[in-house]
Amino acid sequence: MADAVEGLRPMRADARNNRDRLLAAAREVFVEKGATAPLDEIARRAGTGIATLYRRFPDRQSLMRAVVMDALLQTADEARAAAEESDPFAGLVRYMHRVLDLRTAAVIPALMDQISLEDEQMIQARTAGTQPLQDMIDAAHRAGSLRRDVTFGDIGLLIVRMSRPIPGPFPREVNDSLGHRHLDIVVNGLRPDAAHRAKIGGPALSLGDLQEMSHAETRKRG
Amino acid sequence: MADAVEGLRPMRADARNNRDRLLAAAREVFVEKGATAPLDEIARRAGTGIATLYRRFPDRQSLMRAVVMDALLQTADEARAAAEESDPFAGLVRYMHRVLDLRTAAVIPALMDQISLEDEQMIQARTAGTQPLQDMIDAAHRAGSLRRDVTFGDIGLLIVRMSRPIPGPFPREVNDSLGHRHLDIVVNGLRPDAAHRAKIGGPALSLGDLQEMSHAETRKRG
DNA sequence: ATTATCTGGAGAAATTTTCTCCGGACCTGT
DNA sequence: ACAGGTCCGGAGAAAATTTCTCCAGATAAT
Repeated sequence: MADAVEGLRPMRADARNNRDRLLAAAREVFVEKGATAPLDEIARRAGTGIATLYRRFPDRQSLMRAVVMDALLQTADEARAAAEESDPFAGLVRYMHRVLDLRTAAVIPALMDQISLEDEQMIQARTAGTQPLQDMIDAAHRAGSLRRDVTFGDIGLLIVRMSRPIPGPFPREVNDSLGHRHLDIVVNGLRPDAAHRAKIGGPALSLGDLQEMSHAETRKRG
Repeated sequence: MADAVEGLRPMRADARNNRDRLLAAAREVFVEKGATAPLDEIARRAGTGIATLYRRFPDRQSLMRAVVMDALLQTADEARAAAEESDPFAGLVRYMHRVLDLRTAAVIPALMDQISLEDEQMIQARTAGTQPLQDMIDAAHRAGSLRRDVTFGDIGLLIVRMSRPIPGPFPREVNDSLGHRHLDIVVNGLRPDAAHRAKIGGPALSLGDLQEMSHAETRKRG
């Protein structure tokens, strides 16, 4: 959760712990319900009282800002690490799967038009992530392992699409597993040729599986 | 909007027109804001008063049901039409792009766990769409034009992923265009080999474009 | 052990959303 | 063109949801 403490003196251990839980819960809830999700659900999921949330983040704005900053920093870490790989396409793929797990690519767009990304701190956090990613893309283009007509925006937004949970009857673990599986398919489509065709991971879903799930959901409610 | 009139005697022209506008607006709003979107926004976007909405659809449930039924029927029409094509993979691609335009694949999952899909009428509407799609997939598998490990669930859920608008600073037309572009990439990934590689359509987005857009959005609010 | 710091939940206040009522407008028949 | 029934829109009361504060008690650090 990075160590972005705001105060000057070190926080007490329990306070720090609660802050981290709140940020993690907020990321999940914002991803699932959008930027207007009720704050008390975030507190509940973090296992704290609502007052603890308000104490740490005086208003919604400040919570959203912290969530985005946290997400940007984690994403930047992954980008830097992935850029170390010798094969740039492999680095790209690793980056995409990791970011999918972090859900940073789902939460950032969800909050993006609610907060300003223009101050110094934000710009720096953004650049820290975008630069290594752009470098990997350029390198993959040069190496001929990435389709020339695939751009930075495509990579970024495809991760967003794979990251957002599909609403409906899917349990969270199924949703996650499908995200990676579909990312595998996308990755395949990013290749300029068939030479590197990879296996698509995770369990596949048949028509029957889908129907069974939606039926189970109906029964649960009924 | 199909001609699913519920009453026994034919509706008056203005009433019928308003009903159609409401259904179309509801589809858009539910896609953008989810199943709990305020109903008066739907009325506003349809250009009718809120009372007209309540008159036609006594409660949220009944509106959601009508939206889903409408979407299922339109989807089934597309599936049947696409299944006519001689090349099953081409049919699949056409189907996916058309469904993307209709936004049916975005609205159905959004409402899916709010309404029952189990009554006779719903089951029939569902089957009408799933059967031709399953047939196309099977035919493409036999023809060797679709990866063997890609299933019904993959196709359906990938359309859902491409259909949902990306939240953030993207104008609607950009969002739509990117949906088709990314679907092109996905389609490429569905191929078993490079023989049929297609061009990826629509304008690409660079890192600079993305930054400019989010900046413009910030300014608009600021 | 002491003390400064942190916690949780109850509940008042504010905001948002739902849903009804009815005067008046608008189609459709003749 | 007119009569008759059908349909419309918006105001606003009622209900539901969400925000945000207060403070007695619990907890961590020295």
